[in-house]
Amino acid sequence: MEKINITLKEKGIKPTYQRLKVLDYMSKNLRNHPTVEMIYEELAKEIPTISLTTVYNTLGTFIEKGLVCGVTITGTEVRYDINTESHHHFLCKKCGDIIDVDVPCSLSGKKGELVDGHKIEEIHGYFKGTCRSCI
Amino acid sequence: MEKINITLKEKGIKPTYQRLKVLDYMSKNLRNHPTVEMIYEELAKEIPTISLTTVYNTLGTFIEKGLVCGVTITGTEVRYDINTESHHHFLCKKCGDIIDVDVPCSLSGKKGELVDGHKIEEIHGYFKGTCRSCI
DNA sequence: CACATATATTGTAATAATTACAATATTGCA
DNA sequence: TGCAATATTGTAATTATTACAATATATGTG
Repeated sequence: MEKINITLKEKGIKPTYQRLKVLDYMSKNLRNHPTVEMIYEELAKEIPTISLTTVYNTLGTFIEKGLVCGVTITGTEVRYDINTESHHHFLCKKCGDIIDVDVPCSLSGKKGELVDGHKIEEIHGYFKGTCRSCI
Repeated sequence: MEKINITLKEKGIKPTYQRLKVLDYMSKNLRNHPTVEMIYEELAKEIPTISLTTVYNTLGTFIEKGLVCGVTITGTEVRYDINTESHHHFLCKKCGDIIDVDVPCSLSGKKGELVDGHKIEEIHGYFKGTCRSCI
């Protein structure tokens, strides 16, 4: 938990209790790609007064400071990912899980470069289908 | 317009006036990746009685039958694409435009195959950044 | 330590995209 | 033409997210 405190300070984010808890949750649920709702529900067990707005605000701050990133591939909600390295995802149409996949891909590693004259800041790749557990 | 009629029949979709018009719009706006709202606004000029629900229903049917596909990369709304061939996109953070990009990419051409044991049905890749016109 | 100021949290209300649903209209076939 | 199936429309409900104002907390200065 002290590690998380330090991470926040390093990024210039005031380490409040709520922020610590959100980042702690993200760190412990590396492969979850949770929604705001999932984080809120879980934290509310420990912090009954926490508000949904705070979770939104916190994640907004984290994204700004590059601590997490938003994954917008379901079409209905934003999922959050503490792994900010450019990597690819698999979205299961049956269970809704988002899973990291490790594919060598020429899309990777081009930040700052151009495609067709457009300046690249982020690179995203994902598959949709049926995940291993749902087949 | 007759061509569009035939396309609908081939796909087993009853070619109603509204559906013809939606598909016609999509065909004439190949590079737009429009929202439901954009399609609705435009068609409402010619068909004042058309309803937003019809546009949603129509696009839903088109997606089911493989006539168009949904592009869910902005995080706020679904954009529609009449190009159903697997290809990649560029989302401009300034103007919001979605532009097709032609990148050779190992993500392509793997439908039916597996990644990490997950069965692939769709492959998507996109960049975010500043488009050519906004630089 | 106390106070002032800035910043964060909370709760509620507003907005935006989408879906549900029931009434009406249209289509295609016997 | 008439009937059954399907499509369209309008409205209301739902879901995710944002706006905003009041309250609470944290930080820096004397």
